[in-house]
Amino acid sequence: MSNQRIVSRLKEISSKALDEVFGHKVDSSQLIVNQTKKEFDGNYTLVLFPFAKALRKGLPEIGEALSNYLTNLAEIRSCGLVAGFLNLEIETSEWKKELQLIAEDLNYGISSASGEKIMIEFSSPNTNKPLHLGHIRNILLGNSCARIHDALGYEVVETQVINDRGIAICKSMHAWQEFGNGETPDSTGMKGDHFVGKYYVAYNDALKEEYLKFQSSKEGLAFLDSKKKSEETAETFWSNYKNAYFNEHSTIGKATKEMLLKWEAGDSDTIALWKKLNDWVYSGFDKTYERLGVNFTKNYYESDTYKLGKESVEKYLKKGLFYKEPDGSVWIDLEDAGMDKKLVLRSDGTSVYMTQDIGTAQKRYEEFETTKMVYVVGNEQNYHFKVLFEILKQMEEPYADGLYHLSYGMVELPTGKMKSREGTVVDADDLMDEVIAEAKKSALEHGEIEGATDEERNEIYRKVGLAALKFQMIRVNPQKKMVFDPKESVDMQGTTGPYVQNAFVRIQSILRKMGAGSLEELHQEYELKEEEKELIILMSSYPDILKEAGSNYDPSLIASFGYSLAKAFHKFYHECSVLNAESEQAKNFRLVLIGQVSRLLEKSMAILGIEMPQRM
RNA sequence: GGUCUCGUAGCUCAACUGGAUAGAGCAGCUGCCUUCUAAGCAGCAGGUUUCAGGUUCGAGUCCUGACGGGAUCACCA
Repeated sequence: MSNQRIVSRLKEISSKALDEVFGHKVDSSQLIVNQTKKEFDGNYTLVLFPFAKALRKGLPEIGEALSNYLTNLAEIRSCGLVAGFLNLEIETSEWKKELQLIAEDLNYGISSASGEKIMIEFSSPNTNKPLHLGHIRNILLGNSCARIHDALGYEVVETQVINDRGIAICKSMHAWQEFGNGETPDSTGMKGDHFVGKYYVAYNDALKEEYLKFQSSKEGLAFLDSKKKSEETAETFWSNYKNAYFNEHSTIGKATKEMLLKWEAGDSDTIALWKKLNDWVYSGFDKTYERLGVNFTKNYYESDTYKLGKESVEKYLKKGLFYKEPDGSVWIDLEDAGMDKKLVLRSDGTSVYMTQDIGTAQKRYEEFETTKMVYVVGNEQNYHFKVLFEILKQMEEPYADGLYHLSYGMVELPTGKMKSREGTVVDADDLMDEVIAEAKKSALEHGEIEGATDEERNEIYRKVGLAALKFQMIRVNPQKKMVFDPKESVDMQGTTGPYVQNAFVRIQSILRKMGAGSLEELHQEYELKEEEKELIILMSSYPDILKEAGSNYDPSLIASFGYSLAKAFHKFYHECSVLNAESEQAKNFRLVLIGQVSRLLEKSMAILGIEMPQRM
């Protein structure tokens, strides 16, 4: 965590000091300045070890000479040398100046528009079932990255590819047709995506039943005898044979595949049925997205994009980038780039996933001219994207250098992975209901919201509950797999969203009573407390943190910032009274200070899609 | 098996990209509400950073190897 202005100033003067005292020229960017550890005096620390060798002098000698030089500067109050660390204490007036700069900058942390465009793809659900916990991580990461890049001056295009075609949705369609008796989301009062998901489950139950029946039938037993390897048990054979059964024996499977063929042929009844179910699903997704607070600039539908890319492959086949096998399939050899050979067109000339992704990337660039494209997709597809990006690079696409796979780890439960077969999938809507209900319970225990209307109360429960959920999801480094404990997600204490909100709410309570502080009177005589300096140090690191979060595509850094700032505030709150401050100067300073703290808490959490209540 | 990835307190996560005695939260124990919201603060306890080597002033972080988890290696999406 570093402070842009003060740290770069410290590096600059240290570099100058080294030059003037020792005639040693070092670029200021080479210097290491860290925040001083709590157990030592000082605010920032210059690391001296690298100079011992370069100057062929002892660390004490270097330290003392630099101390003498630096202490004479207006910004530095004192220097302390511990081993190879030179601890610098910054002059009070500098802290006030820093606070003033933050307060006066209406766009603090925000970069002006660069004209650069970035596209972020996230969520990208299948339409056969509702969204679950895994989607929530994806969506929150994608949305946060979009907000981060907004703040960094990019024009952001948010998009999702909706997987609306294929065998999966046909399963739901078939099941609804067979067992639905014409019922609808309206007639059952169900949310559309859950309604369609119900039929997907029903389909799989029916298939399973059929499979079990086959296994015990004469035909099935004879089949088992003829195919089973001697070392296999019947159980493992059937479990491995599942997919092949679906493709080769199942009557329900056959009907479903026929449905898919009809869909591909454009059969009007099938298309109508398909549209009906998908529309139900979209109305359900819309509600979930709205509740999560996310929007998309543009949706791509796989039914429109699944044929893209073929022409490109054929074009680059002629150019020799791809090659054709005798059976007619088309491949690319990436062995020089450390990867395998990869199929891009089947022998029957149809395209595969990779082909479609190539085409979709090109189409997006044609439509939006985004030079950066981020794909928020789970890490199980790391290799796929490595290959995709390499192909696009070899095709010399203009955006090839701006491709990024924001690969995130799977979400697991304390009991292990979520498995739909075992019914352990955590549904997105249910989870939101749960955290909001828990926020309500918690508010009834500790909340101070007397006098609020029912509507206001519900808004508070919603904000607090969703804050708990969102913070819990985002605070973990995206790259890592995470364990999500539903019990912890409804926790409102410690490293949580509500903890951060509580800091904000406490500030609002003070500001309601006392009004804002005066910037003009900020520079009156007043010696800052450590807790106050700490808040300013943290706030001054915000622009750098935003940039780092952007360049690393890592929103967890923002969550971490918000928590640190809230924690520092809670400590300040305990140590320093605003209402009963020891002097008018102290009171005014604190009012200005907490005004900025509250502003940054709100802004940083807004980037994560977390809203702040006025009371809780 | 090949490739990639991860391994930090009982649990969930940090560690400013190589800097000081590895930090938080939860769970456990102890204090603090007549005072700006106790969804808070302070404290106790909890660690050979999986293991073994190496690189250097300095390694949780970089390199090599082992062990252990996960992912991926389809003319599936």
